[in-house]
Amino acid sequence: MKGQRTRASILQHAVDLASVEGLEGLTIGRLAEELGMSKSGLFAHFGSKEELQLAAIESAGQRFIDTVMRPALEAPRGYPRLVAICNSWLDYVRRRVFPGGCFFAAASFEFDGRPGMVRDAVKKQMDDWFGALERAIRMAKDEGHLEADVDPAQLAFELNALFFGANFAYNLRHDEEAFARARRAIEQRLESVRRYDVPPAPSRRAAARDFVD
Amino acid sequence: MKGQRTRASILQHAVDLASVEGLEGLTIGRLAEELGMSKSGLFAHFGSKEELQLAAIESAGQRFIDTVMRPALEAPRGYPRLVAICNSWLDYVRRRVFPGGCFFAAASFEFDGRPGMVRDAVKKQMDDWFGALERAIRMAKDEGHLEADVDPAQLAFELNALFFGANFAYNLRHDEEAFARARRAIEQRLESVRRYDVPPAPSRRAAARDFVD
DNA sequence: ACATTAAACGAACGTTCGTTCTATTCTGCG
DNA sequence: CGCAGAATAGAACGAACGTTCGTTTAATGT
Repeated sequence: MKGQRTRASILQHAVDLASVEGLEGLTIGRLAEELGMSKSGLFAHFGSKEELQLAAIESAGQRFIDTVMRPALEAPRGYPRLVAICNSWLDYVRRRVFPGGCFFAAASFEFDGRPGMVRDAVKKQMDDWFGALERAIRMAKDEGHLEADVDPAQLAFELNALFFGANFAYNLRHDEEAFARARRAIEQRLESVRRYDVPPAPSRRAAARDFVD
Repeated sequence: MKGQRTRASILQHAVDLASVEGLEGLTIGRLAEELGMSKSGLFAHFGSKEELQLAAIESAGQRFIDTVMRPALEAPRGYPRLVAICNSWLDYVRRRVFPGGCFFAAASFEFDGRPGMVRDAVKKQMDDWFGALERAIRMAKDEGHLEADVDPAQLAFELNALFFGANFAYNLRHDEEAFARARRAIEQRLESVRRYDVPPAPSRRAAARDFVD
């Protein structure tokens, strides 16, 4: 019972720390010190560093779903939801949901060249993320909000690239315009494949209004 | 004299190793072992790990210039050169100029959340890279190859995002279509701001022909 | 309240980290 | 050839790493 609670609070800190120092730079000693507990006591919750890393990835994934995807999924399916996901993603970096920037962008570039279970777990999270993104795009097509010849995988690739690009420009280069640039690019890209002659549906808004701050 | 040579060969290995393990995961003991020399002998060339990291960044920057920028700068200035840079960049990842993918993408995401000289050095490399990219875009504008209202910083942001996105998709997700996707997106983006009524210049080619494999 | 189980501790393990010495070997120049 | 100086090796340092152990504290169920 109590173990569950401490484990959860350990993971919260672990995820925050890893987003700054990296999953490999995440160290048991430092984590224990910051939490005011012993190395061995903390260690017992996981059994190995790798298990801690895997649990941290899982926890970060949950936080991402809660703070980025869940709110965006409340927007009506189709074009509005797709735009909501984009805005939600950019906001998630600006709001510093992870103090070191996007946890998964960092983890991806840290483990993209090494084998192992950690790398596999990171890859799975990204596959899931792309799956969700492509699903939102496909829905927008099905709703008749996007041109029929749109390739969901292609568009998801481009949107994700712009997200990561914004994360990079904001965190490393301290480019305050990073989000404005990303939003501009995303809006232009989405508008280029948007259908306005929605077959049976009524509701429609001015394009730029979707991209609120 | 001899020191210069060994130092250079150390840095070659260091850069390769760091592109896989990260600049922090780059360890003096392992590097020395792989090179068949003693830790202390290797260490003496740099004086500290941070100096080794800084030298590795410098060396990686030189390799990038030699293998990516220099060849592309032989294309005629303007639109062709801009396209050449894009193709050269994508090729640089596919050819595995750095065995762990783009050295600077990895370093950027590793150090984007920490202070220090290493982070500053990475940032400087990226600033230089963006400077070169924006310069190529501005030249294309000056040559009358791009619309006059093109914002070089905005376009550079988008191109870089697509580059990093391709690097990510290829190395982590093993997406064989990553380069095709990036090229498609880049071509579409560049075509959208391309001018065909070049004022005084004669030479012109079919758009898609620039994007050769 | 007490017995049982879970949770956290503190000390120590062997290893590797970056770093500092001193001693030895090699190299290039007069 | 010989000698100065550079280059490398080797041993050792304290600190931190992940991990294991036996013990003590705290929570739980009855």
